Amino acid sequence: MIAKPKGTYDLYGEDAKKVAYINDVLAAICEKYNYEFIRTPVFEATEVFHRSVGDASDIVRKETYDFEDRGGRELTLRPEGTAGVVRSYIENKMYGRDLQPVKLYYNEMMYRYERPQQGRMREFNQFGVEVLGCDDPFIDAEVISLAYNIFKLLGINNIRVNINSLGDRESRDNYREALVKHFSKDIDKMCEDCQERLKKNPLRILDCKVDKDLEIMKNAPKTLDYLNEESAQRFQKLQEYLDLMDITYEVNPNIVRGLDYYNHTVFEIEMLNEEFGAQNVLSAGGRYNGLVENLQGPETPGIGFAMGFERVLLALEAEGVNVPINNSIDVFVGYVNDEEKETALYLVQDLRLNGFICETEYLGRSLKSQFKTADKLQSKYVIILNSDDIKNFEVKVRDNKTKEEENVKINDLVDYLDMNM
RNA sequence: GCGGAAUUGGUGAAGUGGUUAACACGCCGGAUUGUGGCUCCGGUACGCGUGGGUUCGAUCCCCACAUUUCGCCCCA
Repeated sequence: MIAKPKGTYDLYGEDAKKVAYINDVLAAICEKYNYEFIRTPVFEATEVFHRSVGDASDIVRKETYDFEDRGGRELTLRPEGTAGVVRSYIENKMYGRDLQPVKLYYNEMMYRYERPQQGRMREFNQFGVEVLGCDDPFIDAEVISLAYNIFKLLGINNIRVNINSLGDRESRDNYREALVKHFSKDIDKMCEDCQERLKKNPLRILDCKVDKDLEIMKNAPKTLDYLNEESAQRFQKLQEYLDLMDITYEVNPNIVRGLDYYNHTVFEIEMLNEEFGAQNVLSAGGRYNGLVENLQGPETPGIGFAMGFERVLLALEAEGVNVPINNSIDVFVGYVNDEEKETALYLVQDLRLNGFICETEYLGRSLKSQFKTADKLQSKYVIILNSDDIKNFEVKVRDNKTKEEENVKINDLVDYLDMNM
């Protein structure tokens, strides 16, 4: 048997219906916020992603699907949404539009070569938004509210919004320096990973799971203490705006995003269920002033977030949310002989074109089985075809709830069903 | 990339080094010769993840690999 590649999954059945529902919710809320749908290619020039994340960490080295096409081009399957969207923003000169800022959302499959575990796949579905061309914390608050309200709308309530500010480049560099200084003195008492992190990505030491209870960790410098005047004011403003919208959040100085391009606002929405597993961040994002320039565009501020479907599905499960899924049909058309079968074919087409969800028998089974099937489909009506009725241009319509049967002229059928539905 | 656990039919699963691999659900058919949902009866595993090995003989023992899963790392 040929199996699916490691870390991929087939979406079908109940989950497929849930995903369709989530898509509807996302599209609806984005419409209200007036964000515009954008789709970019599944693969981009490798440079797009490598440039955007910088050379930090293991990401570029071992977690992207890089390949060369037959023309010798270096390409990469998109591991995230932001870089491709920003590339498109630049290439299509969206910075020149008369309507600013540019507010975009995407909903695509992403690819990362990682060790799979629950809530983490190699091919996965991310939804995200990017706002380009606005530097006001006002928009930061809007973006966070959008992320927050998605979960509210979906009925996922057991969540926490964590926010933090990394400040501008100056603040960030000062902080980073202070952090390295602070940890350097006792780095040999810390875990191997942290010793490595000190060199590669010192901010990440803060969310180490091994050393989190060490004294040196608790009295580590806080990002917020290193914000310069301007950065601190922005962060203050952001909190005021969130308060105005009644969004509950927590200032968590340990929220540091992994990548260099983040500055000022960063945030995560995490699932609070104890049994949720290690991959509990449902949604994460931040401000990335400077990224557009990195990708050779004009100096443009940006902010965005992304949300993983796989985890949202798990969250819906954990929260016991009953996703509204319509599993019932309107009409089942049953028949036995060939003449009736032809009528059935005509009839279901007619009913479907008139807006009824309609099923019929495909496997030539007994009438008894067809009734069973109609029940399983939770059909509101069952039409039983009968040669004699057909000669009179009639069909027998049974209300599958009351079990009452009535003969109805075929020409009147649509009206009859409309009236009783 | 590192460590632990798991892998039996469409599903949930029991089980043993040796003839026909429990049980339940589901599915199909019949009792009910065109009216079901209850009941009863019958049917339903290219054979126990893949490949090797040990053995007279392995689904059950050993090894490797794959996949899943729980963590670590990383997290755009």
